[in-house]
Amino acid sequence: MSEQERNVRLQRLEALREAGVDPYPPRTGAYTPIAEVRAAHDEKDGEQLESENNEVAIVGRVKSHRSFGKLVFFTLVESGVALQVSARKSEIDPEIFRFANKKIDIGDFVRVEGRVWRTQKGELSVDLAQAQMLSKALLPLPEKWHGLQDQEARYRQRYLDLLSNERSREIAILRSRTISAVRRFLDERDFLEVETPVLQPLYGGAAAEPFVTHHDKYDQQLYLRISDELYLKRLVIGGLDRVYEIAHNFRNEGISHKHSPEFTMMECYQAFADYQDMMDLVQGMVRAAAEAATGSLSVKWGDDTLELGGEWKRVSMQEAIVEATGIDILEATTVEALRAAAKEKGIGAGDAPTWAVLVDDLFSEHVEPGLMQPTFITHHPTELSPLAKKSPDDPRVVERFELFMAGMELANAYSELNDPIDQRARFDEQRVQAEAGDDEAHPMDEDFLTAMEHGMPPTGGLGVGIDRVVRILADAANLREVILFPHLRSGDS
RNA sequence: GGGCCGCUAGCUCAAUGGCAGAGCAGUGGGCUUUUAACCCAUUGGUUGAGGGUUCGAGUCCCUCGCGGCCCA
Repeated sequence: MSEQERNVRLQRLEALREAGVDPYPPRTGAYTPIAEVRAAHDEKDGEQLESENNEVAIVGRVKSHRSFGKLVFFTLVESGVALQVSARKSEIDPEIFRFANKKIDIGDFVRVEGRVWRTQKGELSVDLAQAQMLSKALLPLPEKWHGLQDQEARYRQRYLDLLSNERSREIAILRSRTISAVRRFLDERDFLEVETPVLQPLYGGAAAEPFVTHHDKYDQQLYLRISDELYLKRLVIGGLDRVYEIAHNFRNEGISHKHSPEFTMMECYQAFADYQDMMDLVQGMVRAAAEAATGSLSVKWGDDTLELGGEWKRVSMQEAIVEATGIDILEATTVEALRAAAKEKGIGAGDAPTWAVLVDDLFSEHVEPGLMQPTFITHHPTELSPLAKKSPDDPRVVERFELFMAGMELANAYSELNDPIDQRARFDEQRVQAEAGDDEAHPMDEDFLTAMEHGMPPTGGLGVGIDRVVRILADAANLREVILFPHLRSGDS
């Protein structure tokens, strides 16, 4: 790395110190946000500004710098809004002009006082009378035309990406607005936001492999949560009838355009509700998020447009798989029978160890990619859903839905299983599946069963993949684009 | 995990196997209306790492690292 420019800047830093100026002062001093300055004066012409003689103080980061010898222009950016500063040698103290002309580098933070005016070219500007360094930058920012293009650098040094690529800044803001909207939506419906353990003695609530860690003082093996489901249900059992958490979960698996090992999931639970109520809830929630983030219920997704208005389609998993493949998963109810049925249709069945995994594979491969517009897939096989209540019409399937959009699963919801006898039986079945080779089978959780035996109300539960919702609302090609600091391999070499 | 592509100055990018370059940024000089300012001059390189082939490798071969795209 070139030390040249850094050394120049270090020399300027030292020069400031020698002149008795702190290059990193503790206080900024009074200032008016640039957005307010612009709002107040953008519409005024030069004559009006001249007559009003408005004195302002602004702060910001130096984005560009142009010197004409006796006249200097530079641009300050603060909170994403830019304003030009001019400095005229004939008008101000020579030392102050020298500071503006020679001491300021691109990337520095400065405070400027002066009059608001318009230049000959009509650019609203602050004509500098006083200036102070607020923070000296030692390293240069990316090039001004093309910004930071290198994908890897954009992820590893996201601060540079945010500074030089407007789109990255927009996505960060869009993500924040999305999460605020979700929180507001639930708060308005009397859900209580809670926090539950990230470090769990036993993982559960989803089908996934966990990260394993260790607490030294207690000599205890712990897992980073794959879900907060079982803790939120304990809270419902404890009388907190409506709870939610916007949680970071961790799954020890590969990375793709739709998977990240660390991701954000909103889970909420509502006593005395069921999966149908959760459909209404998630529909409203995603719409609220879309309105807040994009201002519209028609969301651009690549060459498609996702229509979030109207009633979203509802199809059972059985129907969806029949439609896509001709295979009836409720006719072929063993892994052997299902594999044979697939073979008959000329469809590869892979090496799925169990019927449940094979159903999941068939769905993921043949149905999911085609689910572009918002669609609820309902009534999953019971074996795939150990925490969901069985359907009263057919105990082979459960009261569950997953919401799909843009070929991705966005949400998952159940009428939560609250029968502790059945729950124990389901965990036992999971053990059988684990022994059959399913690495993602749900572990037995005695502590959770004890909680349920004390009495759990009928409950609707919902989980929403926040990163994926943001990705859709941002029309982003990759999940990493909507995660500020995505997981990468270590970069030292 | 597999296939393909990429990694060259702080940034964006060039360079038939034959002297490693440009623009921006930086430095010095000029310039009182620019906003991708302009003009003159100029600094800056372990070409991702390590081997190999060759008179000669950024370029060809091998191994590895990191990233991207596609597939599983």
